[in-house]
Amino acid sequence: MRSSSAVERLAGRLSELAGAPVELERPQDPAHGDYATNVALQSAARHRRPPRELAAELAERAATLEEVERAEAAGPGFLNLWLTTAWLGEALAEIGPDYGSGSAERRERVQVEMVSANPTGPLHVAHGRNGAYGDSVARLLEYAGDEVQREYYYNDSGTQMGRFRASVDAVRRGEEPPEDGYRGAYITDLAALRGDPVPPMLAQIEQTLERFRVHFDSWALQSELQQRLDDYLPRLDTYEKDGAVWARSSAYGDDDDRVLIRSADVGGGPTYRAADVVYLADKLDRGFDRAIYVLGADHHGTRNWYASIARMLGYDEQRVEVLLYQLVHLTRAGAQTKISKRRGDVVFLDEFMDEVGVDAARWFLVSRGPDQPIDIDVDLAAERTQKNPVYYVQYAHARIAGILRNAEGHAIGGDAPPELEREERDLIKRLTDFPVVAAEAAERRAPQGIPIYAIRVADDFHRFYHEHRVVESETEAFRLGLCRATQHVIARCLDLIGVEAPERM
RNA sequence: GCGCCUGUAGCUCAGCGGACAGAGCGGCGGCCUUCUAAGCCGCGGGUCGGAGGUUCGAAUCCUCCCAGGCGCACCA
Repeated sequence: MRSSSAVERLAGRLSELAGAPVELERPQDPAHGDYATNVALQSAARHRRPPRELAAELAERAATLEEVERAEAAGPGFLNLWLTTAWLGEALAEIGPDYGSGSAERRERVQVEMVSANPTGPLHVAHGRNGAYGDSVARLLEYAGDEVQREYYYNDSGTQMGRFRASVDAVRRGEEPPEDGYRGAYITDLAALRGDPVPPMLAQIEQTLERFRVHFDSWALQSELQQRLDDYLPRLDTYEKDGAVWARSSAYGDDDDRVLIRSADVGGGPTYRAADVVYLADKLDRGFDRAIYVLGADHHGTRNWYASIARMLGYDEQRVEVLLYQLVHLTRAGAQTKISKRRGDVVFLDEFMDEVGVDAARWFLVSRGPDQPIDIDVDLAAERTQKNPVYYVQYAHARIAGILRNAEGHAIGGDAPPELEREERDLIKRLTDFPVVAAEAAERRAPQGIPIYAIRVADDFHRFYHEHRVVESETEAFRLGLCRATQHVIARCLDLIGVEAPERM
């Protein structure tokens, strides 16, 4: 059972009056009220009446609600509302640490598979984007009420892995890595160890991810999944051609048919696509309602592939969701640096964190929409550390922590005074937006909405702080409550994107 | 050639059906004997790539065109 926020309850009451679902929005222009709705515009056609007339009627009825101070029809047919300070006080009072959680319509068991880089080298910044994005989506879903498992999928037996091992072996023999192999300082480091270089490489990757605050619950291995292909072949639509076994995926929505088992003349054996089939079925059979894949845009071609095998295997394709994010382009001192693990000159995620810090790294990689490519001039990113908005938001949190320290032992959370200051009203209204912001970010898989909103909150708080004293003011208890509520919301925003909320700066 | 994504202020990007299009950075000018100046206030800046269409209403939806990125393996 989910609890509704004050804004939702208000919208519900207005919906009854209007006889249609009311969505409240926050107008940009303060002259348009605290909240506004366009129901009259929406339903005018259905009622075959002028929207302004409907809005005027609704305004009259809305004015009778006790929480509404004033209601008026405006513009082409908007309904503008001003709320009482008592209502704002109540809305503020319900803001706790978990404000806005549990918004999911129906709670699901969700698996988010992300990063999934094969252990041929250290993670680079593009993997960081995958992790920052995927993990933030996972956090948003958890906050909304879903049960989320984070999984990492990798291969330790494919062609690339062979080249990786051969490169390490070559260095161990004192030779150069093969032409198509991997090189760099990390290869030399691995060559100094004994045995298979894959486990230590994987351990290093996990360590990097933990530092990046992305924690995995489970790890899936391609070679294990491949072995179970025979169990699934009967459920698939396949045929033989040129000595290979093909999936008839084009009949299920993919652009082409795909090879599942190679022909003998190229060595035979299952392809990675064979593992895809087993893995997808395995995920859904493990009891997840939904399997989310987080992939770089260079893998967009696999979207139709996954959908087609879901269909072929008889699963509801809605349960499979592929999230794509555009690539990260790195520049150094203005010149484009091509990301390639096989060269030694790339910027690794660890280096990136060294240069800009974990908080700024996560903030930066998640604050652009996934469809937007990210350009990072690494030198500039390091320089700009002080200017990064993440510090602006963290500073607001630390400032509040300071105020609350100064007010230790004082009463927190008194009733709202009869007249609120403009900055107080603005801040409270901003805070009451949070449940909608968090819910939309989760539904749209769009975590970038969180940092943007957090900047707005910090904005409103800094302005309030600048204009009004908290400690030893006439409304101290109320203002302390306002500060604490703001701190809760900022801390939650930062947590949802994996950034720390410092007590001091 | 086909597919996916992008084109919004000098730069980096929000906004993705509503009332005059926003922020950060950069530029200029103010504000600290009071809870952290990593802060606040003010000034400038845009034919929302182009053309049609749908709608009471479009940066937002549809079509076409132009420009850029990324894909189109018996590699993962």
